[in-house]
Amino acid sequence: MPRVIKHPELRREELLDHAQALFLTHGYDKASLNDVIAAAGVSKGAFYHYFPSKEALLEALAERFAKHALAGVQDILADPALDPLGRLNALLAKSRQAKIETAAEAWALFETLFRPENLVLFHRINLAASASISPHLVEIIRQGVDDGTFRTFDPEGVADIVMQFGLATHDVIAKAFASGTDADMDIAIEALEKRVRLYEIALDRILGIPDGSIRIGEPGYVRAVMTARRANPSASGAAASKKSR
Amino acid sequence: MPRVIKHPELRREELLDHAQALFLTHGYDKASLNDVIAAAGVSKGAFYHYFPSKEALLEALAERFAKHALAGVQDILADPALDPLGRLNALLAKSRQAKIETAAEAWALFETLFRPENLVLFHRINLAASASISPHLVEIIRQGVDDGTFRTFDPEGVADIVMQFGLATHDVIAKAFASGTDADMDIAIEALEKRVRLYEIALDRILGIPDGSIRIGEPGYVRAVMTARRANPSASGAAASKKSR
DNA sequence: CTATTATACCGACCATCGGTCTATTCTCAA
DNA sequence: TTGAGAATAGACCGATGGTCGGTATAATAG
Repeated sequence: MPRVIKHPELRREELLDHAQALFLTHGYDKASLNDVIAAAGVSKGAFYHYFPSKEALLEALAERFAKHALAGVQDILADPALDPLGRLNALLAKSRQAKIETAAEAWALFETLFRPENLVLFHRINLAASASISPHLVEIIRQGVDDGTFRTFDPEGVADIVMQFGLATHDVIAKAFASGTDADMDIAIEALEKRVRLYEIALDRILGIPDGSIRIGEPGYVRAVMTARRANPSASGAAASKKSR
Repeated sequence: MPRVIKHPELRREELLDHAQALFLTHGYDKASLNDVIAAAGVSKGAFYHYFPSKEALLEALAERFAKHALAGVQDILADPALDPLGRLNALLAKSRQAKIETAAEAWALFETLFRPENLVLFHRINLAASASISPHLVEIIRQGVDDGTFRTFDPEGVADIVMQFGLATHDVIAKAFASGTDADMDIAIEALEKRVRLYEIALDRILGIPDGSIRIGEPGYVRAVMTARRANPSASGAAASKKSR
């Protein structure tokens, strides 16, 4: 193979891009390192120059997702015009939106992320996102408890429950996505929408505030995001060669 | 090796036993098939006579856990003396107890199940248990909604949240278990106990019933189970040979 | 008590995996 | 111009999950 030298950061991002595409389409376990380097058009030596292991690749991928998920959160935290409830709502909306949209950079990715074999990857992403967002969430809840807006004895616990909701939806969507037909898509969307409503109310009640106080996203939000993505599948990245496995 | 022929069901159970011990001590990924068959004193051919793949072994293991978790639930469902709340409490207590005690058949198993590398195994078990218990949970909640005891528009969603709680505890415990010292153990137990209290109240509020109505286990229950196990480590199963890896 | 078939089991073998290592080529500062 | 180090290639390695042809035992029939 001819030797091509690129800017290190570019190459690293390229590797991450191809890894993301392959992990999402085949799952972390089934997508082999050889597949990744083949897709990226790079030798093994080059790969191990950038990453110490395949596991590290997964980690880096999760971090990249998390970093994206955290973007913009600072503004919300600093906004003096927001009370605890407003701040919580804004953070939740931001977090959920960032997670969905990051994961759904292309429709194909979004669809495959919810396949059962991607549970590990999804969990990693969720964990990484939680790690970066959770402390802020705890702080906001604590503020709300202090000024009497919220009513709970365990802010960390509530934050965990909130972050957990993302994971809970995985099975719901995975099930409905199973066949991939339009009808099943509709079912999936409805189920997810309903589930979001329940999470909002659950959170309201856990925090001891009136039903409807928490708004993760407007009704129809899930459908809007998902159908928009579907209409515009955009670039899916690597043209992974078909294999029989 | 001399050929030993055993009753098929016995051999299958034996394989599951050794797989359970090894998966829990080394994690699903790190415990190789060769380790399992070596521990069971069986050839590769024999193993593949009983299971189509290593993955199937994990599946079968999860099912066995789930089956155990479901034991006794029938009595609760049939008991005419219980109202929806009582039934829900009984089922929750049963479910959680069964899960903890099944997983904790020996202290060592309990401790290792919460190691990060066992997340997949834990998730499988949780999923399998959910699949068998969840329908009953939904039915009970629905009964409660019908007779006005509970207040929710999405019984399946609530059931999912309930089953999700088990998964949420994994990270909490895993973190505190990290070092393995007595002090960290105490922290883990306290954290878990506090978390259980929160889940109870969260469930109360989600269902629109007074705080304290739901009882997953008495205060001190977690500590009782865990310290009891510790004092009596019992049989850990296969004497897996040390390896450096 | 044989003969036959079905089942339980063995272990050598295989492709592939993640990972290592040495050699080569490129870049760029001195 | 040169030399050090970064970037890349690809042959190679042990281990892994899985396959396959064969063998021993159990079950059944005659």
